[in-house]
Amino acid sequence: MSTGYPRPYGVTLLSLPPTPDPADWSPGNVQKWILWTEHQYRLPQLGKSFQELSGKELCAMSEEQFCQRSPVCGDVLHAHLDIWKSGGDSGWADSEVDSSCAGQPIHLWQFLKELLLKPHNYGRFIRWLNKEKGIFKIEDSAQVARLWGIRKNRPAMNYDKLSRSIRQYYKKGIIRKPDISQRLVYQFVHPL
DNA sequence: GAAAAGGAAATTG
DNA sequence: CAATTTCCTTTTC
Repeated sequence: MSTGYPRPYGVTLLSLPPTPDPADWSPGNVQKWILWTEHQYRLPQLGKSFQELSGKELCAMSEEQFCQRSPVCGDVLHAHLDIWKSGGDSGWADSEVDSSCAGQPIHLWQFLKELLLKPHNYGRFIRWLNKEKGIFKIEDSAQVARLWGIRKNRPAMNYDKLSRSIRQYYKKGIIRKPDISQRLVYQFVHPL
């Protein structure tokens, strides 16, 4: 029994936008979302930098455009908005987020799968080598680590630490190194 | 020189 | 308490 619609992982309660799809947000809804995100992740005050923008316009903005309006945390806001987008290249059929795991911090393996799901946005950072076998390659380790740090609110995240977390999955049987070990290439033990 | 591999301790929800 | 995060040493690309 939650708020009625699925929310991104790691999201707790407070003043949430009225609809789950940011494309439906009015300029007022956008402001609400910004205030809420500011609070959740202790971001510096955004002020009116995103005034008068509809959700549709917001969704059309690139990370660069976000940073133009907010040099300090535009990248963080942009990454968080992407969590709310359900559409995109091949959005998650909102069954992914059930109330049972709502509020729990997202797992690294889930995050990686999210990025892999949106090749249009993240294909330059991480991509499938063999989707059927669950083999993927991290093309830009620094960028993936940066996005992971944003998601977990860990500004000091880097690939050294992210990769250590991936290695913790070895004994758990979640991710492994492919048969022919290659740098920056990993494999999900249970694809699909 | 960056990446892989783990041990160990600290942190966080 | 589990899942990282942080830090670090050694080895392999």
